[in-house]
Amino acid sequence: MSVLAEPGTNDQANVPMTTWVEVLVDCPGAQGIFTYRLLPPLIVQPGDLLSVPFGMQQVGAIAIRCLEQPPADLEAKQIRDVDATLQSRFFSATYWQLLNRVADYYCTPLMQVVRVALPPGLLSRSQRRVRLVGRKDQGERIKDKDATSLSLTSSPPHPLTPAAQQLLTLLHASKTGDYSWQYLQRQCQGAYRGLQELVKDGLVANYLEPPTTVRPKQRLAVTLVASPAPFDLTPRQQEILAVLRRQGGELWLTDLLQLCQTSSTTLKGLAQKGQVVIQPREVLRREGGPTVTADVAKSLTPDQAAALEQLQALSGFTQVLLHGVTGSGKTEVYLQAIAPLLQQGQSALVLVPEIGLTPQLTDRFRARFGDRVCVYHSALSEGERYDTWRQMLNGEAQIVIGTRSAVFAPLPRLGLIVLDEEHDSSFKQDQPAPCYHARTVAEWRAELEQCPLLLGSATPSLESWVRIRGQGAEGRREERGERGERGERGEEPESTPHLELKTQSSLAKRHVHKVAPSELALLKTLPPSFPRLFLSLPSRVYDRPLPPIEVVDMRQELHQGNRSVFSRSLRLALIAMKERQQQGILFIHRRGHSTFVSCRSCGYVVTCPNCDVSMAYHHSHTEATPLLRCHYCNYNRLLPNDCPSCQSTYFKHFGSGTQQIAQALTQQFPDLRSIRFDSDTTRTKGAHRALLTHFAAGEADILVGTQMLAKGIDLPQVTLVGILSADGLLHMADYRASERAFQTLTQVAGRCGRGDDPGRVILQTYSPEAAVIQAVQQHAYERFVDDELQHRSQLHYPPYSRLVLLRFASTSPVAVQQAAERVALALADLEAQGVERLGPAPATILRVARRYHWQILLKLPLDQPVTLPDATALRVLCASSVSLTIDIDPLHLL
DNA sequence: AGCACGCCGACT
DNA sequence: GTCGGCGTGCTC
Repeated sequence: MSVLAEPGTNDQANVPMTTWVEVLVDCPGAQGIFTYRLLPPLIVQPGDLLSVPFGMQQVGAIAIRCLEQPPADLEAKQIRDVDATLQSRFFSATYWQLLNRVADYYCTPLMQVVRVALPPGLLSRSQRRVRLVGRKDQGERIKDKDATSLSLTSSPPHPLTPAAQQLLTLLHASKTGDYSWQYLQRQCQGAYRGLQELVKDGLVANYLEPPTTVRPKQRLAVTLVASPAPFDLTPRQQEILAVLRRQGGELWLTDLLQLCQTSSTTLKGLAQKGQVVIQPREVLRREGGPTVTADVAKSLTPDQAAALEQLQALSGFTQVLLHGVTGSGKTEVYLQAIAPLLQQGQSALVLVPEIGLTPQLTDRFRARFGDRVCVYHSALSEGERYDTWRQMLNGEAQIVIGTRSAVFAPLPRLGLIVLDEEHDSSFKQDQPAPCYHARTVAEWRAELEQCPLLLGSATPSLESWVRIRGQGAEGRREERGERGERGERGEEPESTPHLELKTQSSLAKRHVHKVAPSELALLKTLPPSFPRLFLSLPSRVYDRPLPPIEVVDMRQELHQGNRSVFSRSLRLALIAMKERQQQGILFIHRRGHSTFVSCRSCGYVVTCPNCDVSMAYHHSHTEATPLLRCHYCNYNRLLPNDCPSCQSTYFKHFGSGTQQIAQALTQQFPDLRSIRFDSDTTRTKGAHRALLTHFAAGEADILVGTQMLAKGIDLPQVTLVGILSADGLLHMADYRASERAFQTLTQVAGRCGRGDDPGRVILQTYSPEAAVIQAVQQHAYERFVDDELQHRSQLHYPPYSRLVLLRFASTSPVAVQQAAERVALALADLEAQGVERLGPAPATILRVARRYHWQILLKLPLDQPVTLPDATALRVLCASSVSLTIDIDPLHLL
C-alpha cells in the first residue's frame, strides 16, 4: 500500500488533457528537451520521474512540462511513447529552484544534479546483454537436428573466427551463459565482429535488458478474515487459524510458515476457503541502529541556554554560526532546538561530515527522538536509501541525519538545517560533478524554505567566520563584497505545481542543445545581505577546563639523545595515564607504516606504476607479509627483498605511520593495549562503531589514529592526547594548510578532558615557533583567524576572492597539455575583468591511476562581475580523450 | 552513455 | 579491392 499518491488519482478532473510531455533525459551529452507522447492510462505531471525509450535504449527522464498539442516542428512519427512513471510528484517548486540553482552555480547539467538528489538506482538505464541460445537450463532447447551445432565441440556451419570462439568460451564459462555486452567488449578483441557472427549462426542472442529500478520491498502478509468457518477445515488448517488468531490476526507469511511448520500450499488452501487473505505489503528497509535507551533534555549551561533562546526567537531564513569550543555541548543545543519544531510538525535536517565517524551523534538523536530519526548516507544499501528517501516524501515531520548528499533530502516543512562541524572539508564533493559544497547548498535551501541554517564548529571555516562576523578585527579593507544588492534569485515568481517546471534557461530555446547558462551566472552575483546571527559557547560544560597543551620541541629531544618517536614528556604521560587507569589518544598524520621505501645504496624509491607517487609501506603485525600500497589508486604489491634497481639488500623505510607507531608502542610499552583507528582498520561497515565501543569498554588504553580522530568523537575517559608530529600538517603546499592544521590540531586536542578527570595534550613538533602551533597551544582561535585573514587578503585567496579550478585529465600526456593550453588561451581576456589566472600547469601529482592531470586556477574578484565562457564551449576545445572538470570553490588545489 | 554512420590503413 | 579500425553525431 503505497503512501504516495498514485499518478492521477486525486485531482484528475483539474488536469488538462495532456497527451504530450517535454522531458529532460538522463543521458550525458543529450542536454535539452525531448518530447514524448502519453498513452491514455498514463497521466504525468511536471516533476514526475519517467522511463522513456531513447535511441537504442531505455533511460530515466524528468517531466518538465505537459503539452496539449504536439510541437509543430516535430513529425508525429518522430515522437515516441513514455514507458512508465517511476515516481510521481516529488519536486516542490522550491526544491526545483534549489536544483536549478545548484546546476547553475556549479556549471553542471541539471540532470546530474537531479542524480545526486535522488537515491541511487531510481534512474537506471537498460543494459545490452548477450546470452547463449539453446542452453538446456534455459528451456529454449532447439530442435534436435540443430542440437549438434550448439555444442562447443562439434563444428558450426562454418569454422568460427577466433573472436567468436573466444566469446563463446567466455559465455560457456559463466554460470548463466549470459554477460553484459560491455564486459564482453572489454574481455575480447574484435568482440563486435564475433558477436555478429554468433548471432547469425543462432548461437547467441543479443538482447536489451530492461532497466531494473529499485522498488519498494514487498512481503506477503497473511490476514485472518472474519467469515463463518466452513466444515471442511482440516485439523492442520484449524491449528493454523488458531495460531494466527492468537498472534493478533495478521502475520508475515514467512513468520507464519515458520511458526506452524507448515507449507504455503496449506495456506493457499485456507485462502481458497476464504479464511485468510494473502497479499503483498510494502515494508521499509531501515538501518536499525542499536537500541538506545531513551533520554531527556539535559539542563543547559547559561551559554547554552542563551544560545538556544536566540535560536528559538528566529523566524524565517537566518544564517547562524554557533562557535562552541570542543566539549561545550553543541549537540545538546541542536537537540533542544529541534524538539519544539518536531512538535509543531516541522522537520529538521542534520548534516554531518561522515556518518560512520559519529555513531555517537546518531545515538543521541535516536535516544531523544526515537524512530523519528532517519539516517541517510551512501553507506546504506540501495534499498535502504530508496525506502528512507521515499518515506520522507510521505509528509510526516521527521529528522534526517546524513552526509553531504542528504542536503537534498526531500523533507516536508523544513524548520531547521544544522551543519555540524561545518569547517569539515568532506562537505565538499570533489570527485564527480556537481562539485558542490553542502554548506553552500544548505544556505540556498534554508533561504528557499525560509528556515534558519545553523553552522556549528569549534573551529569555524574562515568563509563562515567572515560571512557571519564581518571582515575581521579592524573592519578590514574597503568592506569587499559586503554591500551587494540582494540577489534577484530569491524573488523569482514561484511556480505552482500544475505549471511547468522552469529550468533556468532551456525552455526558451528548445533544440538548442544546451541547458547550461551561457555564462557562469553565479559569479556575477555578489553575496547578498542576509540575516545572520553569531552565537558563542566559550567554555566547556560543567566548567571543565580546556586541556593545557604542552608543546615539545623534537629537535631538542634529538639533541639530548632521544631518538624515539616518543618524547620524554609523552613517555612519562603515558606511564602516568596507565597508572591512573585512564585512556589516551595518539594522533599521527599518516596511515600505513611509513611514508616510503628506498634503497640506501642507490637511492631508488619504490613508486606506484600508475601514479607519480612513492608507495607506502604497510606491515600490520610481525608475521604478516609486508605490502607496499599506493594511497592514491590503492595499487598493492609485495615488498621486494632487494633493490629492484641495484639489487642491494639495504632497503629501508622512512617516516612513520599508524602501523609503525602502534608497533613502537607495543615494543616500548608492553602493557599498553592499543587500537588502530584509521581508514585501513575502519574500512568495513560498522567498524568505526565497533572499535569505539571496544575502546569505550576499556578493552584498550590507547587509540592510535589519523585525522578520523579529529571528527567529533566523544570519549569521556580520555585524559591524554599525544600528537606525534604536527609537522606533516604544517608543510602542505596549499593555501589552506594553516587553516586545516589549526582545525585538525584543535579538534584532536579537544578529544581529552571531556569527562570528570582533567585532560592534557602533548604536541610534538619540529617547528614549535610556527604561528599555528602557538595559536593552537593558546586556544587562540580568533587571533589565528585574524592573522590568517591578513594573509588571504594579501594573496587574494578566499574568502577575499573566489576560486575556480579547471582540471584536465587524460591518458595521453600530450593531449592534456594541449587542452589545458588551448583553454588557457580562450580564458586570456579574463584579465581585463580582474581575474587572475594561475597555470596551465601540471598538477602536483602529474599522473594518478594512469591518467595525466593538468590544471588552471582562476581567482575571481568579489567586487566585480565576471563573465566566463560557457562550460561546454571550453569542453569543445579539448580533445575527446580529455576530461575537463570545473570545480567551483575548490578546497583542494592538488 | 550507447550506438550508428562514415572515412582511412593492413590484409585476402 | 574489402575488412575493420575508431573518430564525429544523434537520440523526441
